[in-house]
Amino acid sequence: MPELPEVETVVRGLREALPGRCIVSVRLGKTDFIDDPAALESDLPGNRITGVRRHGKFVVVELEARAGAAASACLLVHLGMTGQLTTGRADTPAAPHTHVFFALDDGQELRYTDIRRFGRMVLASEGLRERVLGPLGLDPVEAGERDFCERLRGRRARIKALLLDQRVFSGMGNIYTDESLWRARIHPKRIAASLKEAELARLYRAVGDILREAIRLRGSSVSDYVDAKGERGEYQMRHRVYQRNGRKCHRCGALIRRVIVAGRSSYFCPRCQPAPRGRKRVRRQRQLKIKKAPARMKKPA
DNA sequence: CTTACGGCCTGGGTGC
DNA sequence: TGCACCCAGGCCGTAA
Repeated sequence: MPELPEVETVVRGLREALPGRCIVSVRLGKTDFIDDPAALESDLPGNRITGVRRHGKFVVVELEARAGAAASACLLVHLGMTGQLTTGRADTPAAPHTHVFFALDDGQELRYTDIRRFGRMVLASEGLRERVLGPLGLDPVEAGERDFCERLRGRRARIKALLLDQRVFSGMGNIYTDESLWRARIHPKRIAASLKEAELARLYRAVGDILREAIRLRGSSVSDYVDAKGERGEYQMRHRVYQRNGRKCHRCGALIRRVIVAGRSSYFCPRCQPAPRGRKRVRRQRQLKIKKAPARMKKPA
């Protein structure tokens, strides 16, 4: 499951192979994850790659501005759950589920492999690029503490939902939100607005430290993830809660539990990350006594 | 507007 | 051996 550290690792690998290369030809297999497959085939050959960047969980392959073009285009790739971008010699056999082949001018080939095809690929003009990447939130690795906390303060949603929301922060997925919340000792169901300043600060530190450490270890390979050279990451060895249901908490020894939060499996330590106060009972009592809540002030338009 | 939730896409793994 | 089912992440529509 490529999240920020995995995508960052892929990008760093691609950066060693792609800049300066020219795309010679494009060959496509299944194309239902590509916005406009015909455009890839017709417009990409002849383009030179100038750089590779990460934006949230997107890989951005920068293309040289062509003569006469107002602005340079780029290839946006989202790896979804099982997407892989790898480079290697063009004459090596392709892995199963490889659906895009970009032949390069040095005999190498950039390939996109995706078992589930939950990924996305789009050749984007300046405007389209802005439409896709523009809504993405703060990069949690680059964010300062002030900006990070500002994004959460006062929000009434569960903290886990906000960490996963790519418009709030871009790059976090299920693994790193759970790991970060465990390290910060915050239950995934906590309402963001209920977090004390010390908890927000702890969360900021936890997120940054964990993502940086995961990048250092080249990401987590829990299922299919491999980097641009086809190698697995090592951060899965450091997971403290993710998919450790029923095993002992590294900090206190209590058994890790799994609950659904924000529609996602969420792993946490019930002792280190105390659940927020339930309100079911209170609400039921109130309903018996007070039939109707007082009408709220309605602001005139 | 904000938030919650269910459905959808696909196919590997699991359990019967 | 086969088969139904679950689940993954992102996105979208709907409802409160």
